[in-house]
Amino acid sequence: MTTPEPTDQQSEVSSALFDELSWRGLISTTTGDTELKAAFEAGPITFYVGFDPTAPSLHMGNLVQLLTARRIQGYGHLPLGLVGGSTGLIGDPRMSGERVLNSADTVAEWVQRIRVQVEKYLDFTGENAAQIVNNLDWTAPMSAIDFLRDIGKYFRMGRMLAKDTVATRLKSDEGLSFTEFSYQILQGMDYLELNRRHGCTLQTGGSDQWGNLTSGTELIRKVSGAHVHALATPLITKSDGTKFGKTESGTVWLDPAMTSPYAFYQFWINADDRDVDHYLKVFSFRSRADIAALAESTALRPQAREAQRALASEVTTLVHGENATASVIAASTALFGRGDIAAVEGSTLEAALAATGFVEVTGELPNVVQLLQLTGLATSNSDARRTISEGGASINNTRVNDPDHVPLVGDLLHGRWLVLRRGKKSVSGVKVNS
RNA sequence: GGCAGGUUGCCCGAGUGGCCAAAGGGAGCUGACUGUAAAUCAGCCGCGCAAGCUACGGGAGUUCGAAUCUCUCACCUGCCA
Repeated sequence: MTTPEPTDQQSEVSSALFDELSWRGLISTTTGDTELKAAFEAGPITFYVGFDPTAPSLHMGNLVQLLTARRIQGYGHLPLGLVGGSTGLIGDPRMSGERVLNSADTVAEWVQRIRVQVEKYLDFTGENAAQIVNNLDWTAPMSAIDFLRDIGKYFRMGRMLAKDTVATRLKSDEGLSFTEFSYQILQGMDYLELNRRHGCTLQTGGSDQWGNLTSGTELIRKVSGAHVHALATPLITKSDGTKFGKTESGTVWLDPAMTSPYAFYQFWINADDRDVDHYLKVFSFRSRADIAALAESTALRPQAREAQRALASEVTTLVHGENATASVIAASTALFGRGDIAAVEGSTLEAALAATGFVEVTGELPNVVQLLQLTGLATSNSDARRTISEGGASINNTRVNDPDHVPLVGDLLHGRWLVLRRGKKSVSGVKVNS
């Protein structure tokens, strides 16, 4: 007895959506490309993507998922945005070690904040309007006995222990708590529940979630015999080998209170030439032709950095809106333009420094060392002096070599501003009130 | 419960009485070169203007002097029960 080969017709199924996701580099693994293509083409399907409240805001990795969901919705499919009110209380096991549990209140607050963020990226109008669901709704009412009898019985220890993260953690010094070990069951249960309630037949997520994605497809198959799908997107990588979505100051968040739109824009504008084409595919909605043209520009005129500008502008607009983007671009031009900083208009300068952050000073002007500390550009006196001796400090784009230097009233731009800089990229303002 | 080993700066990791603010690597910072890119090269990389101060899991000792020796507490790992 042989496994039936897919018929010619099946293997020839083509799907514009699948092709686009594939071209954008958004497909790492699926439960079956042919089956997924067929599902995409057979008519609108309901799919889900989940976000656990493990922080007060979503980040770049989550943005990939949100935009992927948006793309799929763009082809007529119906997205369910899941916020993990219950899974966030447990925490999925990470390679790096056991998580510290957050309080129920904290998680509840984060659920709210993340829900609002998720809502921004999906379309809640029309035939295939998105919906938001919270897994706490079906997990909280369930008793431990029901959980163990109705769900737990379908999970085999061998399979559970074989999951990559679980296996790694078991071998680690730290081990793995039963709490985190159980996570995969919870996520599997979510898929089952959404399949029952909403007819959901696809779950998307990052490739690091693959084990959790398949735990759902397997559970559904065992319970109902239905074949549902899972799609994992690859981890976004950087050419220099460092982690994507981080800067020196930490994670880049979507919440403007946690990562300012200015810092967000700067994150993208600084993208490596080697990565920018990939980022455009993943994070922008530009056409193939547009992206090809930008790639050509990077190849021919790298110093113009057109691709980086297009990328930064589009993604910042997507996340923070047009107004914020316009002011952030103006600020960047003012601070990084080749022109004389003194020639920058007062209102533009003020907006630019509002974007980078500034401190207010009243009375006598402090010296450079103190200013560097006040603005947070230096962490200590020693650090500030070191920076100055290395030639890294400047006021109004003029290098300062004397740590005791005190700016004169005449140095103030528009009568009240100083532009303090450490190195090339760290800028902060000083507003002097007389 | 017993025995053995371990806990060093942001991370990894050397150091077993003074030459240790602590090798080396990574990360990070600054400069040069540039395009707010990458690569490369150079310098820096606890606090303090400095004298000096604080630091090698916590505490208590020995010593002129301790990251290094002793005791004790905590935690981690391995073997035995």
